[in-house]
Amino acid sequence: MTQAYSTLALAEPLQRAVAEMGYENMTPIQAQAIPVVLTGKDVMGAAQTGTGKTAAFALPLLQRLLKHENASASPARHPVRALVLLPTRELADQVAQQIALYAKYTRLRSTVVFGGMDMKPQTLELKKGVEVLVATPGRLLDHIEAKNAVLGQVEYVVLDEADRMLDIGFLPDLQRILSYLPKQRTTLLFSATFSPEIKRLAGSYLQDPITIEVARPNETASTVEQRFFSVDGDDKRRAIRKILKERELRQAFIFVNSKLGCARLARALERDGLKTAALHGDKSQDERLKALEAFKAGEVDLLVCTDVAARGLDIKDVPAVFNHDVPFNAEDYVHRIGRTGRAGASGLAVTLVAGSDTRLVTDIEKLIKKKIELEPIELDDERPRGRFNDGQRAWREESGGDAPRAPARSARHGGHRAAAASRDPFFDRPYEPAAATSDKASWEAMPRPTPARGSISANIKPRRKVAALFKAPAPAAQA
DNA sequence: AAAAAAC
Repeated sequence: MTQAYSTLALAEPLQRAVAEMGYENMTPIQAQAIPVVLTGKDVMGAAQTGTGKTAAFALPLLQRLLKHENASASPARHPVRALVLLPTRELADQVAQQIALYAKYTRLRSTVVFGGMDMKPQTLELKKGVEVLVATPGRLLDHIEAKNAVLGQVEYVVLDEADRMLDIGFLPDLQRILSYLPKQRTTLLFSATFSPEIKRLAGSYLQDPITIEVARPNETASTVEQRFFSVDGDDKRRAIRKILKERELRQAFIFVNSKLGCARLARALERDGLKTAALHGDKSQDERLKALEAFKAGEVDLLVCTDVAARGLDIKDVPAVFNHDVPFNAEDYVHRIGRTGRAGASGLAVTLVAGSDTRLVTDIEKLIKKKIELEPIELDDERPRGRFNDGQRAWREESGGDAPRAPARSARHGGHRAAAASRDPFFDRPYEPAAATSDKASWEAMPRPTPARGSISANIKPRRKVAALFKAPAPAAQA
């Protein structure tokens, strides 16, 4: 049943690269798609997240470029022969790196262009000539218009995350790009999700295509445990903290629906003492790449992100994904939770459902064709930090300055950042009023309390009573 | 109800 790469008729340089990367057996999508792509036919491919779609199109693509090397009698020495389009910059970067590794022992050149970065180095690479160009749509159009990229010799175009590339937000750019390509070409579409409408639309871009479906489209990976909890407002953050602790999760993606919500949640979790980075489209590209690298390197535990990170990102061993907000599109749910449970690993996906989200949950249920059980969640008691912080913010907005600082933590605890930075469970700290921070640097420099011996729940008051306390304005708000 | 992708 399982088929080894070595049984494929791939050129020696490709075989060598694959072997060096430690690949032995193909995944189902690879075993099915590679022979078909090798024929040069158009393909629409659907397979669950985390099952190796990039290799499924990239390896046979490179093979064809190698084998039909002299097919196009071109004046340029290295015309762009294959174009790979993706919906986010990080994904373009990732796929380009992967393709470069596969092509390492061949003479084929590849590069990537995306926005948020200087045009010049990209232009230089393009002028040198590349056979394989990986890109996001906006920046590619810039390069086309500047005549840096000439696409008249393209033989293959790949739309990765094809349903996203064909949706209304991307379609105009995509159509313009396609108008620069020869009509006679191979088109490859890959995604984990295809709605019936997008499938129909996709059909109009393909000629006599072969459809490859490994399992049902929109199916979630069986390696991901999916849980849905009923929880509202600030309790969501407490729920996240509780589950992180309970399940001893080392790291997690936390998805939110808006950029502002992303920045706010990241800040709040940071104040809770969790090592957090935020990733969304309003950040500079430098910050975006740094956030992702810090997460990959394990320097941050939580990556709070918008749907910019929902698709395709392949980070090894992410143990959990939280949906702090239920996504607006059910397809995005499938992609978000696909950041965990990859390559056969197990993963946990927790979705926090507010009262008004029931319709969105029904949409997800219909799409993934699985019954969803909405569970209650018992929250450990803890002083409502979120409310306190709201008070801080209110104070800042009113006065145009920062709220007064809480007394130095080191004075009360003798703690130090070094202690907090050791990998003791950061969840077991007693409640501390969050100090207002004027900037990142002073926050970083602030001494941290040592982890407490007892648990948060040692000091329990019934939740309702605590809530009642806050019917009166929070103390900090009156400063 | 949003995000993403160009400056």
